Amino acid sequence: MAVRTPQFSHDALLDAAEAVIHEHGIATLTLDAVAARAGVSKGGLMYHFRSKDLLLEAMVNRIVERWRKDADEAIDRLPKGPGRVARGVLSTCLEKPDCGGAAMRRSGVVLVTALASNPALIKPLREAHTELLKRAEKDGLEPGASATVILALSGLWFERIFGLSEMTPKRRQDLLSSLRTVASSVRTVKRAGRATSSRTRKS
Amino acid sequence: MAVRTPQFSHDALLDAAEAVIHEHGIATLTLDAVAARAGVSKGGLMYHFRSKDLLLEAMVNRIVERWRKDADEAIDRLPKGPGRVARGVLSTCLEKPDCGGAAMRRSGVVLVTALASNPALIKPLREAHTELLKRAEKDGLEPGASATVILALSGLWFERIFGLSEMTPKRRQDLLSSLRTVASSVRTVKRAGRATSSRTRKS
DNA sequence: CGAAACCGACCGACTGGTCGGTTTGCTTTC
DNA sequence: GAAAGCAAACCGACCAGTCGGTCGGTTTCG
Repeated sequence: MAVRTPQFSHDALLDAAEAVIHEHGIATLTLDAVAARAGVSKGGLMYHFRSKDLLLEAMVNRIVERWRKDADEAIDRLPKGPGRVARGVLSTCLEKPDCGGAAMRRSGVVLVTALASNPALIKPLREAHTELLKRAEKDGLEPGASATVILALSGLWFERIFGLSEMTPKRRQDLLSSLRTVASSVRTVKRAGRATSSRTRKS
Repeated sequence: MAVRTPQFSHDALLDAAEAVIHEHGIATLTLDAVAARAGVSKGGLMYHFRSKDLLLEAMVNRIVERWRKDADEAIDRLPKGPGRVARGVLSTCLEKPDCGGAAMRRSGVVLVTALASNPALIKPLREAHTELLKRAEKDGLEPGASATVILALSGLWFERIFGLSEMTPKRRQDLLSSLRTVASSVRTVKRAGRATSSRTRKS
């Protein structure tokens, strides 16, 4: 059937598109540029993606899917219990030494850039984000605590993407300890509509 | 000197540019579109902004400047004391009923969109953000606490811009109480490289 | 040989920027 | 006080280049 394995080409073309965006910005993302970068002709590119929009859509979907998978795995790796979601996301975004490394930043830049140029592409990201928030909500922490952690990490993610601030070891450490505190504010008894928190400190 | 009062002020033209971006996306931001929206000819537009890049730059600068001013005023309005910065930002971004209203979202969308299309425009935003973080750092809270609040609110800001999630009254309330807790974790004695926190609860 | 995979010249639409010209209203001159 | 002068403000047809997409053909594998 497949004369040349289409899947390989498919991914390679998306890689090329990401590279172009990452290196020169969305303004230079032309079909010619992607084709050249992938070492293929424009016709070859168009054979796999019938339009630029479809190319962008596939690129965004791939990034979101990878990101969602990473987060899920990090959460599943943790033992069950209150704050599991928050700590899982925390581990993917702040604890691993390489996290927020070149690859993550790159995909973030590409994603945001693509979204800005075509807002309709937001759908998969919205779904992933909503799902994560929903999962975090019933994770046994103080109401709002999981959301705080997730939002702060989202903020950090965007900060990296846009290059808004540097990440020094001290800053990372401070943030980490602050967020860990929040991520361990276990929900206790609810009284008069406001729960009180008991904070467990990790070693 | 000025013989004729400019019929089209810079502000009006920038408003038009923002409107075009907000309503139809950056892809449709052509000089012709801006001119038409402002009720001016292309030549008239070009007379005020000699290139599209300069137009975008002015637009971004104006947005960042307004945002910075809002934040500063909110902080200054608060009594001095630990956590003032965090609480000030909190009040601009989450407490006011209209905050995150149409105007804020609009400017955010425009800003992000413009930045994605021309990363060099990031500079003023980076400076404002860095300045805010620096100010927050020495605000008398636990290390990382101010940053957590600011990052979470940044995350919220981006969430709104991209339309990633709804803001229900309950969610707002939960977030608010969680962030207020963090914003009141006053720094106490530092021990063995890790400070302990004393949290004061507001009425 | 047949179909999938790929090629690249070409087209039409669009866009940023130019430029010669026109309008407008203040100032100067008589 | 009005005619002339002048420069800021504005106009819009036009140009040169770009880009998404097409299409008839060629190559490659099974």
